Amino acid sequence: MASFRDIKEDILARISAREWAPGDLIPNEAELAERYGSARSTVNRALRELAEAGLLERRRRAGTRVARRNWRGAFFEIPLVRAEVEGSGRRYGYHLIERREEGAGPEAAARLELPAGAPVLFLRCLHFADGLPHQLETRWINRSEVPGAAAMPFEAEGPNEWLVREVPWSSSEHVFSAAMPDAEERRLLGMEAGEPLFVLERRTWSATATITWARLAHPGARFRMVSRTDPTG
Amino acid sequence: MASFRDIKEDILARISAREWAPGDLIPNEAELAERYGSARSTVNRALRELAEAGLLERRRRAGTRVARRNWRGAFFEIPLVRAEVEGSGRRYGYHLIERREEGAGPEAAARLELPAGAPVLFLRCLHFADGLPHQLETRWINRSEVPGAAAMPFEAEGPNEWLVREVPWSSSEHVFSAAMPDAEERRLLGMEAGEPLFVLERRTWSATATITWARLAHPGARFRMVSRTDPTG
DNA sequence: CAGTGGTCTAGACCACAAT
DNA sequence: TTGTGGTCTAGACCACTGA
Repeated sequence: MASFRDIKEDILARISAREWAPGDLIPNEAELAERYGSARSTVNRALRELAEAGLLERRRRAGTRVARRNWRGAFFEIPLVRAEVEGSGRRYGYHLIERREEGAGPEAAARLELPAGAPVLFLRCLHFADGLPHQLETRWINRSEVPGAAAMPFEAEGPNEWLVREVPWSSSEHVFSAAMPDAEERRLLGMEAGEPLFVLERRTWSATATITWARLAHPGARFRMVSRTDPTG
Repeated sequence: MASFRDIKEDILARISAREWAPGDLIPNEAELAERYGSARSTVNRALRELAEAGLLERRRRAGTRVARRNWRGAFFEIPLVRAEVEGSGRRYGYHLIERREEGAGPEAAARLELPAGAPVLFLRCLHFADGLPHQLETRWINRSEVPGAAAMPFEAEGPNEWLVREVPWSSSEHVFSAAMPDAEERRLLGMEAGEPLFVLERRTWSATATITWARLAHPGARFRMVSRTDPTG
């Protein structure tokens, strides 16, 4: 007899292992109940909670699918620049500044919690809103954990979008802060003298290792991050 | 027969109406099931979801109480400066700078979504960590919605702590941004020239009206806001 | 129309913690 | 010890929606 926690864990494991990939239909409740030797209501609770956490999408008659975007909550959608920009009715643009496959230097090693010299991918890119610089992204990706990244040029599409779509993650950390830009950041983002940066640093882990670290810097005069909550909903 | 949604709604209404106040014990599941004419498992689901949303606190044998702090999620604990400062092992300090009961001017009216001239309470205070200025709080409170605030001096305790403890709210909005301090802010917060502010604006609503608007400004060189998430938990 | 998830029930057993 | 919540079950009916 499996508890709803066991069932959640097992389903998560299958999603992590890509046995069930994003977009895939998974077995229906009755089928799973039989497999796990549990009542359908127990399976229902497990699936319902995973769906609330954003990992599954459920529709009557259509069945249950692994979600294509596996984050949750208004807060964590923000890092998807394209959606944020287009959602506010502006035109999105993207430009790759730099791409290097290298061994981790001291900073990358610390950020990714890897030994120095471990294979990483360094990326720097700009995101635009209506042609104006909107976000400067600086990122390291753990190549051991995300082998597919080596084949990606990231010239037409940003790494964030690709990672969100292709790489399942299990936990994340966000650090928000304000800072002053250095000369290069000011130039790249087209900022006035004396204008501050709004900085979001995001780190993402799989079940076993750090996947990526990113620093997303916005011109303070042009950027506000909004979050609404209704805890009673 | 009441559905689990009906039961949630009814319990929320009683909490809003202060029929069940923060800290109060509410009837047990069996009793509620009888009142609502539902099965205990239906009541259980309603109470469980309210507890997950942070509105109730449940313990075996001890029963179910209305939570004293009714927000949820790591993000929204941050505005409680005292907890943040003391949680990091530093000494917390508080100082009231200004307190005015007045009619809403244009800014207060806009922030609180009230007609100009409506009764409001304006507050400005400083929060310290280990003796250093840590947060400058600027706040308006809707006196019609929070009549108890008129009797509070807010000289020993900040309005945030008092509000969180005394006033139930049903939804909130947070806006994060980076900005440069004006001369007075720089002086009050003891900031270096050229140092940016990390700004959090928080608005809170009851079921019927805006309760309060606050601007919480931190010296950027000393402040980072961290949030960790495990959507699979 | 029929297959899927959404919810409810009545009952059961168990885990925990206050007493 | 005992009252409370936590979970599970087997079965039922219903609401949606895709074929």
